[in-house]
Amino acid sequence: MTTDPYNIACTHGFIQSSCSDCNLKGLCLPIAMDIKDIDKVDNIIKRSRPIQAGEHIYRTGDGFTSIFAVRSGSIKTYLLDDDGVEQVTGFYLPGEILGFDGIGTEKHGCNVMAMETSTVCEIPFERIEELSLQIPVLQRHFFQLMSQQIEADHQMMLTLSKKNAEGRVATLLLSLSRRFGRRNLSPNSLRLPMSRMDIGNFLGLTIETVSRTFSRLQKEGLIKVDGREIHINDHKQLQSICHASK
Amino acid sequence: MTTDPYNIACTHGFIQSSCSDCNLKGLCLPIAMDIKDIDKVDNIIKRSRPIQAGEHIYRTGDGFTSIFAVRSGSIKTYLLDDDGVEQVTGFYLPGEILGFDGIGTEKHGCNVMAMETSTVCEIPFERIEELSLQIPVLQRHFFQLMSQQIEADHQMMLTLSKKNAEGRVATLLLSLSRRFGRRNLSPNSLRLPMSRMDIGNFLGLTIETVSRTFSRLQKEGLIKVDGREIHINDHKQLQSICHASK
DNA sequence: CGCCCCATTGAGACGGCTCAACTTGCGTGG
DNA sequence: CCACGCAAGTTGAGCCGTCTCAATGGGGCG
Repeated sequence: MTTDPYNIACTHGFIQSSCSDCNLKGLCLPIAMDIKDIDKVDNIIKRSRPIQAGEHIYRTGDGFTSIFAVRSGSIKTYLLDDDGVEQVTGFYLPGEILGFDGIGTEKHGCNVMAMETSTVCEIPFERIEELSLQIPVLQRHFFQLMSQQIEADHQMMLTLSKKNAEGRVATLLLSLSRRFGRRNLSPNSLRLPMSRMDIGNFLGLTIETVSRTFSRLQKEGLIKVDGREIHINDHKQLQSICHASK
Repeated sequence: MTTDPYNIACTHGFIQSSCSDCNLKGLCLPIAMDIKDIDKVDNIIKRSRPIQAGEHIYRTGDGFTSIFAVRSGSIKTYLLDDDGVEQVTGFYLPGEILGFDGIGTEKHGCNVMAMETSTVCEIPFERIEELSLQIPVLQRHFFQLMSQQIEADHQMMLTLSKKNAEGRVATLLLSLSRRFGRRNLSPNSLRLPMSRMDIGNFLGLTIETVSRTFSRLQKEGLIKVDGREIHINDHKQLQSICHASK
């Protein structure tokens, strides 16, 4: 994709022309990978034009060909069941990788939508499989990424099954805080990329309950809420109400 | 492990000495795999002595070395959070593969316990990684297995987040029914391998609610319950109450 | 300005939880 | 052989947290 104008014309600050220049490579590529292998990966990656808020990257049933790394913005994945009920299954921030659904069936198993203007790196999976045969550390890396997804999903099952509204909201806030921190952003001041609707859907709560919970946490002084701007005043206490208790 | 007596002395009907003789190979190995490759896999697999009900195969924090295929019996996986609260994250039946947690961290991320006397095939993961470099169809297979695990976990998130007690129980029953059917057992008459406690824990319900729900489904004629013996009278109606609705 | 969407807050309803009593099946020991 | 204890499951009564429904507030945009 060296002819892709977005690789050359850097229309905004986030666009990078190669993985080795990308400040997110520590998040989405193996640390131990040497430069010429990074270049091999780099050569198969397609960098997208910006995706607008509300636009889909793929939908359930689309043929599976690629996985995606978030370069900028934020992405949600969600299921739609037969009755049209939506379940948000994950939020993805820059440096995080999504799209591991659908390898088994060759069809994607969920919908992927940008929550704000975003850019992604498209990584054709067949090419990754070929490369993985030559670069053991890359094969290992993708096994690890999928394993981490599985562990995160299991934690989410615990959250949905055993925690009350406060615990669920606090767990999400701390997860976002940690992931912001990993990108060298403040872990205490963050702007939620998702609506109350998406938060509630993800956490198995109504928007009213999410809103009331934010208000209560604010009244207790643990956080400061201003729309989507959240300031975390007391990480420890937030941690302590993450425990399971319905 | 050709010196393992359990490979030779077949103490009960389920023990098989090789993958190519195993009637579950259609479930845990790729269909398209040729015989000499199956033998290569076969050579790295360690077949265990029977594991008793309540015995652990591994626990959270144990070093990750292997994944496991269930050969007979039934297995549950569960998380323990800091307060000792348990979350059952999955039930595994013969032909199913578990243990994909912990590849990322090199430490297992959950606990694995036999729910009844069981046997498993231990598959050293580093050997699988080596073999996968030589046998592309095997690499693909393990990506597929992990992808399927992720999709199943996302369905579970929908179940926990959006369904009421009836929907959760019905969803579990139909999942078990389908998996029994895949092994050429009756999809209508099944013996639950797990206690009401485990069912409730998995589904985010108390045992009382599980019990009441079974009773209600029986009263409505959809199923017949006798302890752990379940007969499904009406698959279609059971399907129709699986929809999301809290 | 007026419209719409998102978020907040309140009042009442309801599903599942808690607590408690009782049943059943099973193994143990007298 | 029966008595007993124990674990697992069932059923009932009342409570509580979250949902539902409804009204209100605020910000962005034509």
